[in-house]
Amino acid sequence: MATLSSSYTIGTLARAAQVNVETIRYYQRRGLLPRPAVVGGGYRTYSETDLARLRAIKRAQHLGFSLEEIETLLSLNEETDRVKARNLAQDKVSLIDARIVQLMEMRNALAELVDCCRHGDTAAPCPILRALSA
Amino acid sequence: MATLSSSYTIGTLARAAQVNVETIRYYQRRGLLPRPAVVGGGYRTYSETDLARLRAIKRAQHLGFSLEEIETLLSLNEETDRVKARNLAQDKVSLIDARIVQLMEMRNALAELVDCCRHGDTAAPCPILRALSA
DNA sequence: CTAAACACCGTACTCAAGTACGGAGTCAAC
DNA sequence: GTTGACTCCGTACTTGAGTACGGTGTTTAG
Repeated sequence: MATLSSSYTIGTLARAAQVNVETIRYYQRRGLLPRPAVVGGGYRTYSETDLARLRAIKRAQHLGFSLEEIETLLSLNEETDRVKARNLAQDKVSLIDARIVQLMEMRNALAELVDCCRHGDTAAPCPILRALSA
Repeated sequence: MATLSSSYTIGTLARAAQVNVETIRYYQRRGLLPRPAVVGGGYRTYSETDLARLRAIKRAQHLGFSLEEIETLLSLNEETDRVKARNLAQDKVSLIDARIVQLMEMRNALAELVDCCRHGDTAAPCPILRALSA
């Protein structure tokens, strides 16, 4: 019943999507997830559609998209907006590439200092600290 | 006179270090940069030492350290704290490595979708959007 | 029938590294 | 001798993605 029930409270939806209840409310405030109509005593009822959307958000996050970008992505039409989606994705790839290059530069500079510290003159002052202040 | 003067106001120091005045004040509030004594009419006077420290902070930032870590690093002794400095640097290298791996996973997944979108059946629904919602 | 668990909502707080604002005092140039 | 640029300081705002809190109403299990 957990994964195939068609109706959720916010709590069961949160557990099903592996997300915090507050996160769902936050997405609603952002307009990323609809606030379903209240039924009966003032509780909102969620559907499989809401669960699917939460999962799509998580997948997009794992691909590196921000919530704002995800809002755009999820508003696109699968049939007619292929180019838009592809452009968004391609831009993101470029951005990630740039970030990777930057991180690799950091990493290499730092690793060299560590090496230098490990194999250099043990009596000399720390090469890492010297590199910072020189 | 710009780079070799030994006395600065906060504004000239900021220009010399290529940093915003507010950033200097922020570092002072954080305790990362000392607040020099006021002289004369209530203005603080900065020295080459302050400029050197600002530059060290920027270098450390470029290597990926946070201000909190930089505070620790800059409190270390070049002679006696080699091992501590090296451990901090090595930990940072590992962290950067992990982040790079994560970004490469994103990048590859995303690039594959883009490729799929570019060379796949142009009549079919967008593979990127389908990947999100499926 | 009542106590625990849950839901509702608005508001405020978190982290990091700043940036911006506002009011008051000071210094230099014309 | 005043205008404009600069400094002082505390406080508040920014971004992104949530998390936490507080008060009130509801549902469910025993």
